[in-house]
Amino acid sequence: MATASRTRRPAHRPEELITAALAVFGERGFHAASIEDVAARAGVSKGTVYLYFASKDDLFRAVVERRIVVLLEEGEALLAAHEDSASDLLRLVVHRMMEALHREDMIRLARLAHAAMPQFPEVRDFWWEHVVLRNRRLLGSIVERGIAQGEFNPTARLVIPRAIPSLLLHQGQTRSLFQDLDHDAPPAREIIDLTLDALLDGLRLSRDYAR
Amino acid sequence: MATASRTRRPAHRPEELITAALAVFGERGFHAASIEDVAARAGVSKGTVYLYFASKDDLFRAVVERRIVVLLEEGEALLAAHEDSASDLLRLVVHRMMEALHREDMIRLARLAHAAMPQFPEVRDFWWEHVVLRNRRLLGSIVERGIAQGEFNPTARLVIPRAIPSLLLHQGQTRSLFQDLDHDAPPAREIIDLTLDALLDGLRLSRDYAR
DNA sequence: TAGCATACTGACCAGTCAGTCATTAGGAGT
DNA sequence: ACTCCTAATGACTGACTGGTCAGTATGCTA
Repeated sequence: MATASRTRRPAHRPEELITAALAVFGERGFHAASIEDVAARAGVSKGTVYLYFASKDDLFRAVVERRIVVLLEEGEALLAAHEDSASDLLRLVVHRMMEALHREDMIRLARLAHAAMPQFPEVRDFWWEHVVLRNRRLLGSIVERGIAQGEFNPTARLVIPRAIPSLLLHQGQTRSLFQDLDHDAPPAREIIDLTLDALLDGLRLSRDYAR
Repeated sequence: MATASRTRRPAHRPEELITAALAVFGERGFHAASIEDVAARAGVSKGTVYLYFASKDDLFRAVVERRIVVLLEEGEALLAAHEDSASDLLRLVVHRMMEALHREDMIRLARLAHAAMPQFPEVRDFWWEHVVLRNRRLLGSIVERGIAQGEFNPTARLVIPRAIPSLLLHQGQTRSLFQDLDHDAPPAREIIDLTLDALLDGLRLSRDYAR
């Protein structure tokens, strides 16, 4: 009875293990998931996991870092490429974020990370720096452009960078958790668009004086 | 060596255990927290916990139910009592919700529940019915009143009941997780107020025609 | 094709914890 | 003071899992 082919592919293992870990942690939660589950999912034995990651914690940290960084780099590229009105750019960036957050594994990762942060200071620090702050900076840049062009009033500086991520992340969570119960839910895109329209309308420069 | 007074108080135990469990689960997370920790915190032995709750899961369910229901009953009372403009009532309710969500144990419970829902269908069903839906209904009633009085345009029906809870819950999470890193964060109240102002402004009936 | 570095394996260890149950003790009633 | 019901205890069990390591297989190199 030959073992189902014991291949050697050291270059691919870390990525395979991270993919498997994201799936297993996402399904079972960090604590409930066992390293053996992750190994099995990656088609590898338990010991192999410890060849590439120092501990279960270390593996988790790697999952968060490898899967989040990509998202943000993508978003920042848009800022540089776009020249139009800040409102349009904002809508574009929000849509991109929404799409990213609608991948079930991403929204689960966010959920996992939130739950884990109180227990894992390094994950928390990473999330703060590379998710929260980086996001705020991205949105902040767009707002500054909008203010300079006379599109937004100055309160947008406070509102946009904090409200938008909350809306997107929490809407994503609600959707992922209750999809099957929320029968007459309108498309996520519609909710986000209408909310963003209302917000932008309320933050227009003219509104400041109209009141 | 006498045991530190082995008192008998069957009437108070469940409540004491729920309080202890909320604290311990909140600090360590559901899986990492042991029943023995909870028992110790309540000044009781492990076996006693099983006198009142069938299992660890059951205890967790009880914590969620007992601590959340109270919040919502409080909120609904406001709706009945208030007669003024829908905008003012909305502001009032939002402030109350914000205060409730700023109690560290409440925001932790929300975090715990979110993390646990994929693994605990009963918690998920409870949360859907008694948190999400009930909240939407409450906010929905206010919106209807506002539309009837000519304060909001009809898109408010879609926007308010979904956007407000997301804003409040996620802002609360961010605050609780990153408080010590977010040095120049403005007061939570200011963020919420400005966002709500912008939203309501963008949802005013007149805006519908002004565009 | 023989030799060798090393990717990979899986049995094993040590620790943890949910849940049980035989025993102990508080205190109400008499 | 005695009885009795039952709240409370905590040692114990059985199952599980993170992490280790001695040994095995693979495939590159000469």
